[in-house]
Amino acid sequence: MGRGKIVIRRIDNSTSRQVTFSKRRSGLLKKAKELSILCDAEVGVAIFSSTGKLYDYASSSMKSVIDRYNKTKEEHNPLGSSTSEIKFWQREAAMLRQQLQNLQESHRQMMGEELSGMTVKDLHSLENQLEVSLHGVRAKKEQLLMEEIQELNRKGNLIHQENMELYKKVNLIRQENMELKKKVYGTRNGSGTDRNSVLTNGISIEEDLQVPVNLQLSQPQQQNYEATSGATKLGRL
Amino acid sequence: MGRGKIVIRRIDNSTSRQVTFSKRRSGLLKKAKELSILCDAEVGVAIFSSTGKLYDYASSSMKSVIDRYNKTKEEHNPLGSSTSEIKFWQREAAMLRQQLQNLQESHRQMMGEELSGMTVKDLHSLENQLEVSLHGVRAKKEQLLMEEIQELNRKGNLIHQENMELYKKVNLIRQENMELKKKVYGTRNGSGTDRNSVLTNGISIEEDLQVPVNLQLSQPQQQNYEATSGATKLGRL
DNA sequence: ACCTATTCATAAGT
DNA sequence: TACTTATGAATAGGT
Repeated sequence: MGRGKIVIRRIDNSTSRQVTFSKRRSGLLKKAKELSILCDAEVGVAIFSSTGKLYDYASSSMKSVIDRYNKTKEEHNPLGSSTSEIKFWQREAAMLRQQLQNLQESHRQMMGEELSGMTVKDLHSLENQLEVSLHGVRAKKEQLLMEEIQELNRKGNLIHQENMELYKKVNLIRQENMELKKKVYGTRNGSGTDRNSVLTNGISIEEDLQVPVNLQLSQPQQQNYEATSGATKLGRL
Repeated sequence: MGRGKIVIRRIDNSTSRQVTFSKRRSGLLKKAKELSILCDAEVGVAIFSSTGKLYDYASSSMKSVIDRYNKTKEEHNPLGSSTSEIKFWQREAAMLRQQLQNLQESHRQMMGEELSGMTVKDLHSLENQLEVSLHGVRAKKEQLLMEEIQELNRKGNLIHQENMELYKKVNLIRQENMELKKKVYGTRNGSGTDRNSVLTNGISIEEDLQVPVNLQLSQPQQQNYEATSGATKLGRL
């Protein structure tokens, strides 16, 4: 009941899992409340999110529901509570241990270990699974690399633009400089110090300014992980 | 969501209250189950009908849900059952659950799911691992297939040899038969019955004995999983 | 239990 | 997180 049909299966994407959790949680609690009111039933609901947060609803009170639940259940087996508690946790641990072992076995198989005892058919489906996984992983990796490349290209473009600006400024200053020189030397006004170096903060920009700005930017296609080196510096600036 | 809108208020009519209870109860339990699966949450629901009957659902177990609820709600546990033994098993279970979660995560990654959040480096080593696994699995599968083929060939050879023996025997009998015929018909000794059919247990082996034994045996290479059919039978024997 | 018209819940997108 | 909207689900009322 949404924009599309969904399969009831753990939602992989963490964000949408969270969103769905929030929506369905409130839906469930609402329905629980409606049921209790419409049908005069005592209802209790407890939900723990995957992060451990508790959400609950009880038509009367949770304590009442739990007590009634225990009373109803233990009418059938009169177990000493402390003993049953220990037994519960022991069973819990055993079950978890079993799950762990099962998972470990299949994990080892996916790691290509412990393949003896498997039939050709098992091996074949495992092979298929591995191929699917491999494709998925490669796709994801490529996607990440692409993103990285695009980011670098973006930065490269910024630097290129900056360089162009600087180049323009340098040219302007150089021209200004030429004008001044003409005035100074053209009128033979020898004031002693070299005015040029003062104007340019002690750095001569006369040389190397013909170096062209040739920052090359690659399309997001292949291995230009670094902006083409060496083009970033502009003459001596 | 029905033929008409209804107000959320106790349904007076006992029958329709019961019907609605039945419908909405199963709806609620279904939704609870879906929530737990979709969002990886621990969910517990307990419903007491107005007649006192209990209906419940828990993604893990009701006991687990109730315990967790109590633990979360009231850190001041009024239970005298905080025995060290219980705590030991609780810790044990918690540890196992943690291990299980860790393993589940890496297992999901190996299945090509839940790849978001992984770095390129992680993805790369995962890719390598999958490739190694794939090779291992393929090698194992091929090995099994080879063994199967060899076994089939062994059996084929046995059958072939058996056939050869039978062929020789048949030829001997045939020769013996010829000799007898010569004696019988050559001396015109008409003893009434056909001696031939008696000697061969009522079956004539005169016909079709020229059919060559041509069981073909393949080297352990390809698809001769069955001994070449039709050559196994030798005439009518 | 089954059948629909109808309302509701919600998946996906913003 | 909250809102919107198209769509699938739940279900009220009836048989």
